Amino acid sequence: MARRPVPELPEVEVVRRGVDHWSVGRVMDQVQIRHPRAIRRHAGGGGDLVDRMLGATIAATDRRGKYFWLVLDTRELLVVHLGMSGQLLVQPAASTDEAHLRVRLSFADDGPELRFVDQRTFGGIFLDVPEDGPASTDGRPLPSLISHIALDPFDPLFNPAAVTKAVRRRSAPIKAVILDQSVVSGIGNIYADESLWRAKLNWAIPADALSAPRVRALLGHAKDVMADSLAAGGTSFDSLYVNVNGSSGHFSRSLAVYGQEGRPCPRCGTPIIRERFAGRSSFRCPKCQK
DNA sequence: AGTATCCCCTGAGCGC
DNA sequence: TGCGCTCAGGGGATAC
Repeated sequence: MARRPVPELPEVEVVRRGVDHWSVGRVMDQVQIRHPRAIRRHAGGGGDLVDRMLGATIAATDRRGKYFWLVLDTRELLVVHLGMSGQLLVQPAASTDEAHLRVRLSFADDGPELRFVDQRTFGGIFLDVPEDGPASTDGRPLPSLISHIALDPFDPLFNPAAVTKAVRRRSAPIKAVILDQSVVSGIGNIYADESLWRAKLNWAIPADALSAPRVRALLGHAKDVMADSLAAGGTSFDSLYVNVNGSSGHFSRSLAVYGQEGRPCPRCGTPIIRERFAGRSSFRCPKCQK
């Protein structure tokens, strides 16, 4: 089985759409917690989580960056982060449990379950209340625990000029800044490298050494590269993932630099190099991104 | 307050 | 065959 890349914004959005399609309007009548680590961010613990979810109807879904959530008719929000290896699967109630099933949500209609499956348990779900006050965007409820997460480039309220300013106030390497979810959300290691390649920028350049137009262009590339992935249906799910129409999702990836060490740069043919940065791999073209 | 570092976790891949 | 090491990395916590 091919390794699934870590879910970033496009993959999370694909999951949100699938979950929205399958679960809005349905009433939860069973919640089974199979691994405590999956709900570690729920303040009240497992019993409280179950008590508050039972009988609730899923009214809507929303997303910011790599977090998404189900809006319940109780006004509470069931927040999901897929972490490194998480999936939220839509599965027939009778189907065999996955090896890494962490939480099962069953519905009163006995239709398909939502299953939170996560091999490495970096992901999780928790119930939260909407943040009060002006930080809520456009009247859309925002979970209080993720109020520190910045708008992502697809949010109608995303302001490229303001984010450009915020980026240019930082002295850290540009890659660290666009990975910082409190500056701009949704970008992970893969799309950071792809965006920097499109913008012809070296990841190590201090953010405050870049002109505003360069930063603005980089943010545009980040949105473009994620939009391309979204159009292709996301890139993170292998044949185990059952998506919106019940068919398996398997998406071909066309990445210019990420994971392409030694292969020719699609722009100039120079072999792509891999470097270590903050304990992670970074890929770049040594000629295009000096 | 911004920045750097550590830690959480499991399974694949690889050298010996 | 098996053992131990490295790697994958989001993001919260912590120290400076």
